[in-house]
Amino acid sequence: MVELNEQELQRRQSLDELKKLGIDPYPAELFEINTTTKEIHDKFPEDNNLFQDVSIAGRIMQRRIMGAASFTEIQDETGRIQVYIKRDEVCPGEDKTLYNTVFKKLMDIGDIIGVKGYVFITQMGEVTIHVREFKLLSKSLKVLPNVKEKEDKVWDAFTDPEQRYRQRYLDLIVNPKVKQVFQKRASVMQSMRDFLNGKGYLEVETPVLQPLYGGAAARPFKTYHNTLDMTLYLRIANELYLKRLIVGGFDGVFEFAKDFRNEGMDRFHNPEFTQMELYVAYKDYNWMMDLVEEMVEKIVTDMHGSTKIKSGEHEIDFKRPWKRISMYDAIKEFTTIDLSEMSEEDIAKVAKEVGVDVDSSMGKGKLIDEIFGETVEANLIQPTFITDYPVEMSPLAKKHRSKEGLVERFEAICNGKEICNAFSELNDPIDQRKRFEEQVALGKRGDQESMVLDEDFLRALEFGMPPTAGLGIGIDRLTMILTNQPSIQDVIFFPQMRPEKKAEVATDADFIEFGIPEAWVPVIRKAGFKTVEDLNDVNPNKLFNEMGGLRKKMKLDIAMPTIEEVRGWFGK
RNA sequence: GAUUCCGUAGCUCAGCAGGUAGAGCAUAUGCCUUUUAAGCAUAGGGUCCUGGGUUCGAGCCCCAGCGGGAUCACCA
Repeated sequence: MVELNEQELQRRQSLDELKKLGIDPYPAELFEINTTTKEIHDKFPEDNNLFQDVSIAGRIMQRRIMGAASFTEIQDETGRIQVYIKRDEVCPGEDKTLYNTVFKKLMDIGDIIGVKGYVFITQMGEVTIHVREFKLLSKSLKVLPNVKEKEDKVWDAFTDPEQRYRQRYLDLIVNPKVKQVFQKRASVMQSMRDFLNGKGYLEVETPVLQPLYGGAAARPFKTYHNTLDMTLYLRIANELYLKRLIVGGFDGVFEFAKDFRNEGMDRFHNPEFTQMELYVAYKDYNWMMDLVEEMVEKIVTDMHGSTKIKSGEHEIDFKRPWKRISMYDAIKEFTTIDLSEMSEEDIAKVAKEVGVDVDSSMGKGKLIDEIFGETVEANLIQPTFITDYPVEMSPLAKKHRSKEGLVERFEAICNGKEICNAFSELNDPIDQRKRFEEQVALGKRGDQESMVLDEDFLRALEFGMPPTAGLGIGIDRLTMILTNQPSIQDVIFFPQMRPEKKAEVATDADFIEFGIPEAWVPVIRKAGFKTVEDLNDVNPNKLFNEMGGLRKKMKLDIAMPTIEEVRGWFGK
């Protein structure tokens, strides 16, 4: 039970009055819709004979009432349109209640209504629906943030990130551009799915709850299954399951997977995020680079009609082919240092020089990765493939066909961030076991993100997995770039946040139990008493005085209890 | 986790030497037959995030906490 503010109380009163007039503020039956605001705006100016019998619904976002005529703006999924309501038209007879009372007094910004009428253009030149009849479809009891906007100017924008993310519904109502971001996100996934289906790959689903977590270097969330009496982990990746399916004989499988990583949060990291992983048999990482280019280029073109997009102050062009450069060459290009022949010791020295915090848990691969992150990654704005990673940091990738100490792996970097990660998958079960064992050793050295050994996965490989190319592509990050959003929270509907703190509040019944007459409960709340304990701490005389003051202030028409009665409440 | 900034009306934000808490929009009431963020007039609306402290007196100063943003660290 939360205290209501003045405007919320007014709306509840309106609700009661509507019911008294026989109007159901939440009617059950459907309201037929035969067009959208967007369709009207698109087509009406071309052909004024259209839309002479529309039925449309939406949320009231703006009202301008002038005597016997009113202008209202309603908003549906596609946009807004002005609606003109004239008293004598919606109330043709003597009884003007529907207009004077129901529409003017009892309806508010935020209510959802359905209207029927015809489209015309006002003297001011605005496409408007002339209403023949209207119907309340849902009464709104809370006040919307009132954002005013005209063309590009916005007044009183609703921008507080906390409120926007916690109450995303509000954000979507008042910030139409937010809706577009999520529509684009859906189109990215749609476009990617179409592309993969077009190639004949099978969309599959694999477990989110896993007894062993694997396929990536990250700390997991841990949970527990009662019946099995065992620990389960929320997946950090689905890689090992998809490869089992390749062993099983599917030649191309993919999954849009929610993954969960128990790591820090910032504008690039949410504890749960979406990744598309793809595995294709009889291919290698060179082939996969071609596929990624082709796929992303298609997605961008589907979305923007061009391969170029704006991201922050940069323009990024996804047109094929993208630059391909090996990790060592990239580091050499940006630092002039050649790490390819250096020992772990020397590399650690270089790492310190470029500003990496080196500690004993870091192996050679990790050091190189850190140097790369420090010196190269942020400088890669145009899509670039970085290839051929050190074997130590890629325990699931196949050894390079010709370069000692490296694996056949690539990442695509764009706008200074990794957008995908792929390799020629390791299918040698003996080598895979050795790599896992090295990971276990790293874990003992203190690396909390090292991988664990998955015996069943090894058993699968021992039956034989075809040479396979694998890919993981981050949907959230890709969406951020393609929609030009600076934070991952802007491309996830409900980003993870701390729970909203709820003040301890006693119920009405608790107060009545205490002895407060029901009519006085709102007064007690108004006086700032949240719990019965708060009341116990107060001097009865002071409470009595406050009640009198508030009774006057709140203009309440209820009898004042005597001071003895008030004291009596505390006698128990 | 570290550093730093922020938290005032339904919304956006002011506020000062530490002295009765302000504006715009929204809301209510009255008037007005077509307005383009705002028709005119009047009115109501506040636990100034929470809890302590300093003070005659705290929205403001001090301490602690809660929530959020930004940057950094880890990770995608």
